[in-house]
Amino acid sequence: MGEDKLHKYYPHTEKILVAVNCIVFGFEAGQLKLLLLKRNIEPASGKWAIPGGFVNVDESLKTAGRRILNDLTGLEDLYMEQLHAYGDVDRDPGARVISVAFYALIKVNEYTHQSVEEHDAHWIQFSDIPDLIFDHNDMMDNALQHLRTRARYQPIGFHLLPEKFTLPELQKLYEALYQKELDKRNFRKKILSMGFLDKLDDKDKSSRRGAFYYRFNKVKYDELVSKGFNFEV
Amino acid sequence: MGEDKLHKYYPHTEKILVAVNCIVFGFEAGQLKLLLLKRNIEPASGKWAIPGGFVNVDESLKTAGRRILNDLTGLEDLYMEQLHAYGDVDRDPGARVISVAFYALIKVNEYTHQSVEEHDAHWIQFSDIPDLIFDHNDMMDNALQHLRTRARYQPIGFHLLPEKFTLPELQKLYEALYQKELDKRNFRKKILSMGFLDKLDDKDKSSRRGAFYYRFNKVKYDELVSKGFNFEV
DNA sequence: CCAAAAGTGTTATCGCTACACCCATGA
DNA sequence: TCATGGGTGTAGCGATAACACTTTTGG
Repeated sequence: MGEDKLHKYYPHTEKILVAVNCIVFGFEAGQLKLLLLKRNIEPASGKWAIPGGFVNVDESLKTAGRRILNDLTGLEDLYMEQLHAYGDVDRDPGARVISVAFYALIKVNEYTHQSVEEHDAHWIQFSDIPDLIFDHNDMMDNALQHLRTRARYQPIGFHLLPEKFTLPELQKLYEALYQKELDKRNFRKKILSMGFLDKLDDKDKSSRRGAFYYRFNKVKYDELVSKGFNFEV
Repeated sequence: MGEDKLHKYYPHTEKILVAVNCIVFGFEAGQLKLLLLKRNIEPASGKWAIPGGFVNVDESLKTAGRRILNDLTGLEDLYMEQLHAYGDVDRDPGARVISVAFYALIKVNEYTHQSVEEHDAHWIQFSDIPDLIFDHNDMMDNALQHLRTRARYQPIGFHLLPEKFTLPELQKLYEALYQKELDKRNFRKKILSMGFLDKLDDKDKSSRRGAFYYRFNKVKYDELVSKGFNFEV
């Protein structure tokens, strides 16, 4: 993909810096959290920012997003989805930069905690989100909005939980998302009636009685979807 | 926004061509239609394409989208929404180009027909969509999908109809969108019960009996939304 | 007067919501 | 034994879906 081709086909067109930002959600201790970085380049060095970086000419947007997330968390194959392109002329005071935002959901665990801290990144819970640089607060608001909408129609909540999780945990996740308490019986009835959760034999013993573990069964879920099923919480 | 700033803050970063494409929907004679152009530049000159163009460094993505649509249709203040950024490395064989797609809804009438034809653009109905260049068929599929989802929760269908429309027309629009016949009585009951359609005194006399005109009342709609109302067809 | 499209209500079913008590266990 | 959180069923209500006939009027 050289300059020759470029000049041949699209002469006199101006190129622009393209970045990606990744809005990364995690769920831990009943709290929804966002992964933030202290920016270490100018302009706005030292301020809080959503992780991001520039897109190289030889990589796709999604590849760039994965590269950035992998650098930060050490994880591959994250659940990642494109959100929106931010393109106001003056959004970045350093230059004309268009940024494509992705949001990602990760299962927080010890390994990711370590990797994240090595990069001086932090999990911040939603009640404590500081002022962010540029239009990053908008990005975060949009991402949260999107996550809420999405979680209602697709079982993406499972990307935020470990492989094995309990129904009370799953319920707490939805309660954190919607900032609203849900009825235990109705929640269980609905989620179990969908038929894509497998009950396991062992229990999470962090409570007295212990709660049974469940596992998301993607095969069953896909079957249902292909039969015209619509997940809705 | 000069090269100085750029070099100062983000040296050694590669710039990329950024385009926008506009997926324009119209509704005419009971049919959902898409606005397509025969491309007149290389590569792929002469092939069908979704209207688009490059983003200038001194305009936002949305401004670029409006400029392109205005050139084509002569219309300003169209309903326009960003869809997705397409960023595969080889999506455009002419160069590395990232394209941000918007979709737009327009009220087709004589004026727009004239303007569209002057630009050698065409309204193509969905059953007749040809092969498009690059990833433009994907763009179209995504846009249609998005329109369908959106129309179920927001009254955006009204952007496709004239100011005054009849209930049978509105119903035909939804039937075209969902490729499914709807029950007249249930449709009317539901849409009227929402309370944001004003019945007018005159009728559309293109049928024997004639159907009363209605008008979308945005004030009432916004009131309802602010009271936590949720439109759903 | 007839063809064609507009307009109008009722009933059965399903899904959602609200609600209270027993169970298992570690301390 | 008791405090804590896990687990279970039912009844009422509102929304949706199915369904057929009358009205208007131009030709």
